[in-house]
Amino acid sequence: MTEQNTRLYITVKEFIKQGIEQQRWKEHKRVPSENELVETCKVSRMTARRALDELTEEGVLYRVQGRGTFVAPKKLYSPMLKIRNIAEEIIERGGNYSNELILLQKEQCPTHLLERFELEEGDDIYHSIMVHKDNDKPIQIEQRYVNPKAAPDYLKQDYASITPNVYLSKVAPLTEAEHQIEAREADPFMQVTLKLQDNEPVLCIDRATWSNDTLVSYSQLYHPASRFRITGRFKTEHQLTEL
Amino acid sequence: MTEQNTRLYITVKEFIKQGIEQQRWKEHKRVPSENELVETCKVSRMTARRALDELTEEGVLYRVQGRGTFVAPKKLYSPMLKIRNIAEEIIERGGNYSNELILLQKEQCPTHLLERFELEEGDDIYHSIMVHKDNDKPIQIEQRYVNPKAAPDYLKQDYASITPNVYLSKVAPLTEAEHQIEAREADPFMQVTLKLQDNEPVLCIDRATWSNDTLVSYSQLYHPASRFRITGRFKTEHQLTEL
DNA sequence: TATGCTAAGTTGTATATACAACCAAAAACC
DNA sequence: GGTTTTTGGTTGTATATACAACTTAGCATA
Repeated sequence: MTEQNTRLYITVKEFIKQGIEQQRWKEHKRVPSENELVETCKVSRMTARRALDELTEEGVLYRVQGRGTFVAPKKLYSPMLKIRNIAEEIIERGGNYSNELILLQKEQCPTHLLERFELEEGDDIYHSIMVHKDNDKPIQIEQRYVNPKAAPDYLKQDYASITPNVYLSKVAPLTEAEHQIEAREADPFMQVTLKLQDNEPVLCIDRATWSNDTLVSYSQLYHPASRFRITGRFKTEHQLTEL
Repeated sequence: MTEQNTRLYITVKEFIKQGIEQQRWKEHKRVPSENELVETCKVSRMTARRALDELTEEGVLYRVQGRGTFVAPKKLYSPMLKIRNIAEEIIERGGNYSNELILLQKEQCPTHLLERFELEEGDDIYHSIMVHKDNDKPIQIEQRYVNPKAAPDYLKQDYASITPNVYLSKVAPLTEAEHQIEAREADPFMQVTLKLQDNEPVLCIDRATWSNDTLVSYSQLYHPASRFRITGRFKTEHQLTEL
């Protein structure tokens, strides 16, 4: 059979991923072999194989010739691009997520961003500022400029229920991200909003995200420096810049 | 024919990569199609396809259905891991690099690192502390623990002429790196060494590097927080951790 | 001239088959 | 009992074939 619309290898991938999700196959345990998948999923071996291969490439599985295919231990690092959502993160660790929308509007693109967004003087851009909280304690200020071409309905979303991150990754799946991380002096707004101690700096992440070579969003995330850490497996070139 | 020892798809990959290297196919130009490779390389289409697929996955090529397979533009972000060398960086921007070696010795591995390095209580490890300077102004404290198995001659190097980074990347090319970035309070040693202002925090990078699954080095890099920024294109999952 | 259609070429998905390489456990052997 | 061999199962490589989906350019038609 040749039915492209379904894309059988994706179906098989989903089948495996679900099984792992539901703990049917646990870490380091064997998942069905290629031949078993041929039987249960009614596909050819090459199709089953492709599914297992891609999941291996994605770090979900690992394979040992002569023995089988196994569930990889919890991905500490995933080769996929995934920017974690702060709401998810808070919920995952048992917190109580909420947010406060401070600004959400269309405005003229600031001059220093014109070039990055490939816009002309006077062009509009979306701008939002919100504060993310855990148990009503502010933990992140998020200022964000969004490309109207990439996310035309950005202003119409209900950000009480979803974060900008979630919406944006839906309409424009990220393919690239660029970050700058630095510690900065806090301005009075941050000091009040994040309830900083005297002289406590903020840990600032500048993040630009692309979707297929168009800049989707430029955001600045501020955290109380004394309370946060950024962790990651950076498989990339990075560089230290003197200010 | 079934000859595993040669692995035809690798031959085809090499063929394509060489052609790109030798500028036979330039950026955004078409490389041979699957069917053309079948002819010129005398392989089946699936084998040619696998070669092109893997090179696409590696970022060397990109494919457009219905049009062809093309040479990807010069990797702005390299899929390879490259950790920039601070000496190079300083020289590049016209500075005057020097360093001061504070400690270089063999010692018993600290208990909190035993597990990471897969060592037993009492096993030896190499330990170095140095200060990197630009125009005699200290800009980075580097504390480093090095796996003796991965870099047995670590203690014998002359670190006036090369940095640990350069030596290590020569003997054990990195394949992975994990980082933690945070702002910390400075201890008295850092305060004096980095000539910090009162209450100025340090921007700290914890970095672990692997070479083919063996942990080569665990290092901590400290910078004056008010003067430095970390930049990168992070194609990865990263995560914010509350302390 | 402008529009729509066709044909050729390309990548994408899927199947069926064959043998190589490797592993682990069972069987055969001494 | 301990060692070697066999056997079955698994992943890895390679081929041949078929059709789907898409792009482009050229041709036919209105």
